[in-house]
Amino acid sequence: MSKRRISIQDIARRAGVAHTTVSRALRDNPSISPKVREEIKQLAQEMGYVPNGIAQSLQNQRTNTIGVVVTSIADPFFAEVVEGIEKIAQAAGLSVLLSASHQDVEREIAAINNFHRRRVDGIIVADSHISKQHLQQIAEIAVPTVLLNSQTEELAQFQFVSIDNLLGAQLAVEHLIQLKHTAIGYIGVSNRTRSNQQRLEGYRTALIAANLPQNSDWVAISKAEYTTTSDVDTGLQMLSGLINAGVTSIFCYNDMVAIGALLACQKLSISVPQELSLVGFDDIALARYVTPSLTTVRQPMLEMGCCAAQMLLDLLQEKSVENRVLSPFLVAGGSSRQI
Amino acid sequence: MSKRRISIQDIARRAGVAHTTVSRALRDNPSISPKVREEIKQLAQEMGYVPNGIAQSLQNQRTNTIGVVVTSIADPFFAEVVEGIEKIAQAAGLSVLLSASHQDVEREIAAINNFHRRRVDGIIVADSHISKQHLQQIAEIAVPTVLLNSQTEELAQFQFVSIDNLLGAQLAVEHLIQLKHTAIGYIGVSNRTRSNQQRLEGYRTALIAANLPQNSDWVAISKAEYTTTSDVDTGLQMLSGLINAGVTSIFCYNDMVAIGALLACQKLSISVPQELSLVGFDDIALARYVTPSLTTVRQPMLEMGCCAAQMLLDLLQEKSVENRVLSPFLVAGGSSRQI
DNA sequence: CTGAAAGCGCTTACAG
DNA sequence: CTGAAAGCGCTTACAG
Repeated sequence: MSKRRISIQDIARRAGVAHTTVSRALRDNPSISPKVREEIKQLAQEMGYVPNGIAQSLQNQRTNTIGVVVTSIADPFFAEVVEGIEKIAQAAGLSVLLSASHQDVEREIAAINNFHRRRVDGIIVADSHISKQHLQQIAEIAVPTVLLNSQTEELAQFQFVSIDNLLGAQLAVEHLIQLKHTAIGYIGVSNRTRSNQQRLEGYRTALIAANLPQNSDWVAISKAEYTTTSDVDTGLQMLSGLINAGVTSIFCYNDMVAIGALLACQKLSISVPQELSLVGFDDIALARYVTPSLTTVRQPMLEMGCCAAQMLLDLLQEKSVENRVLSPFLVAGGSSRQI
Repeated sequence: MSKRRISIQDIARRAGVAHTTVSRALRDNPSISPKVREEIKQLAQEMGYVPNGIAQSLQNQRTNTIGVVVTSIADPFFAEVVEGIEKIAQAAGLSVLLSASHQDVEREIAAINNFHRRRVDGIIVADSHISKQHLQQIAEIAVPTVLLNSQTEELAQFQFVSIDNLLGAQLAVEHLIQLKHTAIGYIGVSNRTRSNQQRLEGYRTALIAANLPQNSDWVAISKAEYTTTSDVDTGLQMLSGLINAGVTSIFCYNDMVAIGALLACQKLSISVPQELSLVGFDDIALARYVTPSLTTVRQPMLEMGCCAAQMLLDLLQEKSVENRVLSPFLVAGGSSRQI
């Protein structure tokens, strides 16, 4: 906080009143006479008074702050989510403390505990990897919490907003089926257990519903650790295996994986969509700018952030809150075509 | 802060000591006997005590928090910058309050004032648009502040880290000159006054140094307002004008503009780099994934964030701090080739 | 080695 | 309409 700042005490001395009167005047308490009130406000202005929010927080038992944990800030998905959260929070007069977990449970917990110490009013955790044992620990902090696309089974104690991964995967695969593809592959990532599992399940469900064959060689799940480029690498590395197994189209866990696959195709001179159709997931900005643009399943990232923030606001006002499972939809791009 | 949490008072009562003893024990004050200290720590643990950071902040006159203002969180450039800032801050035990200004001076100022109220220990402002009159006002808050790629002339009172735009532009244009281009255009954006001006100047300097012609029809500066897609739109819209004016290559204000230009080329069936060479600026992840990949001038975004955060840390420890002007460098991609 | 006191800067019943 | 008191939860000289 650097050098000493002026306080209501300082103003009180100059005005010849009690500091408590200053406090009331500044907060427009009607019991203070208009004359005194104006004088004090004037004085406060002149003296460059800025209320100490920390002292107010201590007294009011409210910090007007929410804590947000994401896997990575630079990840385009989370960047958009945070943008949405901040927008709603700012409009409601709340500030956002932001922390990155880098998919490390320990760091995720550390961030949450840090928020707890700082007495944030609420917490949003995106892509949470907290395991059951830890959940116990976290539950004790009793701060309103909203999970966004949680990677763990939501225990009843937390609110959540998430995307319908099963539906999304089905939309993707059904799209390929409509385009007459019968040899459809899936490239996934194991480090996002739950959503990967759900998308894989949606993939299988769609194939079964269409009476199409499944082949274990058509499914590749990367075991790579999460980094900024790991998903692209996954696409790059897994592509040839599926091609060799004879697929004519691939549903990818997300757009970054799809872009990796696309890059691999360029290297191998496989033309997309002529020789191979590709479908991604997320609809990050990138998806529109690669060539060909990606067919993908859109998650409304900004809206999901807004929604999580709004749920948290409602929780803070003790309104009743309903969990939300948002429906994704298909965005047709240039990376898929009829066989 | 929701329900009442346990305090050192609660622990003190249970332990039969003064709360001040609890405070000391918990902070490993050597004057407390080992026995008592352990008992208290044990008790605190059992009771699930979590120190109230707000109260500590008030007492210590230090919040261990820094405030960060960026134009937009979802912008890939700032997302990386914030990632770097958060990384350094987290390692130093500081938390990050994040706010988006959307290039609105009023919101930028509001964010800074909000940080002031909250008594952050330091502030980082990226892409600041504060005008001189406002600077006055901001200067009064007397919080250690670091500007990152400021769009206003730095007054001596603030520390800063920035990129050498002049050099970057020269590198870009010299690259095109080396490739035998003689009709070289520039597409810029007016809403980032200073960096646009500097890049334009670097462009001109390079042309003059090489004795190449300049043509006012070869330079297009968009007046669009800043949005998530405005830079891409700029590239999209400005391209044809320059093509008609006969350029064989274009240096773009940044990668998003270059990608817009690239998309326009695709629409107009102009092949890049065969018929037109394109050079961007920034080297955002996107640049590597479009086709062809972009030749661009790399700003080390992550490092710039880290650097700004480190400078702020040094300021907080009252170390002497030197402003930094980082040098960008050319990254050759597939979007440029010899004429 | 431990406690009582003062104080960080505010807010809000409670008196007058 | 205004002030003195108490308190939010902590820390740290100052006594003992």
